[in-house]
Amino acid sequence: MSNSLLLHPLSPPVPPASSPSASVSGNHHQRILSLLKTCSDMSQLKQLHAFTLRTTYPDEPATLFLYGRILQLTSSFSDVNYAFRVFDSIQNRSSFMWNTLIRACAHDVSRKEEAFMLYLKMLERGESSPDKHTFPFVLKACAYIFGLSEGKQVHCQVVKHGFGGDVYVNNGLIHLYGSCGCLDLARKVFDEMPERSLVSWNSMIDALVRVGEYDSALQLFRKMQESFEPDGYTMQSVLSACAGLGSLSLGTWAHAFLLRNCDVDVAMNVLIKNSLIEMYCKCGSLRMAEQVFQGMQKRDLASWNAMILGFATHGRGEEAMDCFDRMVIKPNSVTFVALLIACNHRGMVNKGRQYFDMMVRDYGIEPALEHYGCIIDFVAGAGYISEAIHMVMSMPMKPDAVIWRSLLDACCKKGASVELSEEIARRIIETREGNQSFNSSYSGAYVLLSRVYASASQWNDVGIVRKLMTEHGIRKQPGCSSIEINGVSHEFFAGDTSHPQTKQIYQQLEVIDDRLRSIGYLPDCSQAPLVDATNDGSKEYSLKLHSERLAIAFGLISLPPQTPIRIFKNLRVCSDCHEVTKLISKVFNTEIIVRDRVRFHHFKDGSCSCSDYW
DNA sequence: CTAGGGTTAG
Repeated sequence: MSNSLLLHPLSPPVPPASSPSASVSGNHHQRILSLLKTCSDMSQLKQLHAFTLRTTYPDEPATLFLYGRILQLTSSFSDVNYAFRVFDSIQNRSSFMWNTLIRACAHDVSRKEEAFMLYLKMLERGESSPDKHTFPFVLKACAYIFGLSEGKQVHCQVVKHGFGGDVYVNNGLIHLYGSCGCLDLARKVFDEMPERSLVSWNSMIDALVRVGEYDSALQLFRKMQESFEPDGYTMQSVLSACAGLGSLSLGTWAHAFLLRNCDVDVAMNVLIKNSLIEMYCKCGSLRMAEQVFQGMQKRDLASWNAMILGFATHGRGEEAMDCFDRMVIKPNSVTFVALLIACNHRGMVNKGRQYFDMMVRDYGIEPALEHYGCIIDFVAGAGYISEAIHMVMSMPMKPDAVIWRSLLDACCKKGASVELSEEIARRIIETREGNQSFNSSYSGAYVLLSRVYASASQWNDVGIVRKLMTEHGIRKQPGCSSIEINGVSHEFFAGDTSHPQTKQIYQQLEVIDDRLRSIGYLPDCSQAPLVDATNDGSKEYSLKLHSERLAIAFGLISLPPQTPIRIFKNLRVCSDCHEVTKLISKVFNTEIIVRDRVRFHHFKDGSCSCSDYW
């Protein structure tokens, strides 16, 4: 078939008035159809659209079919505006056309809501009813906007229209419920679907990983292997689960599994390598993370960001910055979050300010809440509290609880006035209004405030805060540290005596303190007053019995000498902890890596629940 | 007569 039509779009005018016979018309449509197949951009498509308009009868089924194709092509060229114009010009739109447009919207970042609106319009108009292709597209759009209530409506329609057994539709439902954090609904769909594909398993495993059910995710992964070979998507989730558990042995196992059981394509995949880097960083093995990173022939932005963040969170600020300097692609806002974290962990206030300015000036990146959060945290932490407050006030967006808490934290440490601390605590508590999601910053505010009162000897106020916590049902989130020994994770809370080897652990703690004293370091943390600021009957333990120290002590007695000790904390690693850790590591000539585990859950209203930004 | 599902870091 020649391409001449495209070069001379106006040359063969066939007026509709010439009443083509059925067979001629069939040929004509066939011809346009084959020309459409050769279309490679919008301008060619527009010519063919114009030609179709001029040379065909609009109501013929064959013509409608052509418009369907045109609509589909328009969408594939991502010109959704034009797709809408084509769509609006057609009278009797088929399900195919509705589906195609809904899909185009679902794929367009700025039109996710429109996809759902279109679906409603489709039901309302009734010119064609939804079919099994409609629902996966709508569900995808719902998942993207975390539209749980919309998704539930669609779920009802699915059942009503009799597509409750369709694999694609059910996969869409699992994905939707998973994205919205509704694990039980996702699970229900998964358990009840009559037939499962690889995607069903992957979506379900992904849903578990998203809510932090890492153990269950890995269990499901093993179960899956009875019927399917894992692919790249599966392994991505598996690696996230290992990272979430912070288990280096599981992570290493997953890496080996990947090399042994997945085809080269999957194992070589940049995305998988990025997951490996992230997993090794989160499991405390920077060495392996670097090895994977070095071995990559191709690196994308995520690879660089993962590596920089790895250095940053391990307190290796200089290497993070070196890595940034070697970066050959344009950094994004995540890169700068990583750099700011690197500066924060090393107390490099001025360097941090430089990066902040560089981001805005040289790269034109708008600072987000997270960037302000980082910089305010360390400006305040370095004692420049009024400057930090000024930054909070001049931020273009509303500060969240995490930012206020950084300020309160600094006030607490730097001995700011009780009035100022009270004011800031009030702001934190205000952010809770209308926000149901749990955020440890709220409980943190109460705990910090009670500490402010305690250090000012305002014991009455300490009592008031404690009472408030009870009244508001706020529980202090206990600090918890874990260490993995021979593939088993041991967890410790502050003052914990439940471990079978408690006696040896506490003896080891004495040894640690003796050694520290012998080098002239009197751990002032052990002299911190016991403040009972909790409302659940538990004691507020002095730093001496903090969970990470118990975990380190256990590590020292369980591991061969000089083996790196990797500790995980559920809350953010604080600078005090770094200080003590550094000393212990020096005295015992052992590398101690303390990593914080962060869980992020994003909600539709833009809030997030997490212990902190890092 | 057409088509469809599952990833990006803090």
